[in-house]
Amino acid sequence: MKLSKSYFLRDDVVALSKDLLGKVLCANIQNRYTEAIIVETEAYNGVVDKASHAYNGRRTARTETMYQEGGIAYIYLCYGMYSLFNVVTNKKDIPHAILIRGAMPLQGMEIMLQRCGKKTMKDDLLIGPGKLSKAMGFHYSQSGTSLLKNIIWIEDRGIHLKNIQSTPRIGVDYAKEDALLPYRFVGQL
DNA sequence: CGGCCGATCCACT
DNA sequence: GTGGATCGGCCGA
Repeated sequence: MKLSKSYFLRDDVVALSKDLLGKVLCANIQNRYTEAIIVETEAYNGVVDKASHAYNGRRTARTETMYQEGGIAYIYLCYGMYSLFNVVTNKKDIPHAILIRGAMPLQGMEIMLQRCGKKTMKDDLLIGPGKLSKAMGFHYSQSGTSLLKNIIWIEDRGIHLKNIQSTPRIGVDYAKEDALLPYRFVGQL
């Protein structure tokens, strides 16, 4: 049920990105439990992908996390105020990552609403990578957290999404021709 | 060290 | 549709 180490070690990050649709993202952060069904992802294909922070083999203190063995979280600060959550995949030294861009709340709605400062639940509360992290309680200081323990993990409950589409990725115009690759996946419950 | 900029979001018009 | 918020990471001097 919980995705295992071998799942994250697979080498086709694009296929894996699509496969994560319908999986359940679970988090137990500051003793508060939340769950959400993944409905939007983006693959970042390592050193050959101009949109990746690891493009051309770039290694910095921040991106070192992506070079570790798959099965951990890469969470970084974007635009000075949003923590974006990624799943690191593949073997050590192959810096593949999958950005989780959107999810549908499943458990812990009250906690999510409180974290987001909202009164009423709407379907788009966790649509958008910054919003998802805010609702789930992810923070860039947690980058490197193992997805095989009981803090942040992903479960397969046999949920299959409908109308799965692939499109170019969002917000990566700087990646020139790689910005056109169909590495974003979205589906519906 | 200084300056530029970003895998975003929301409140406005 | 558009611009501002906001600040760590990165690079060049």
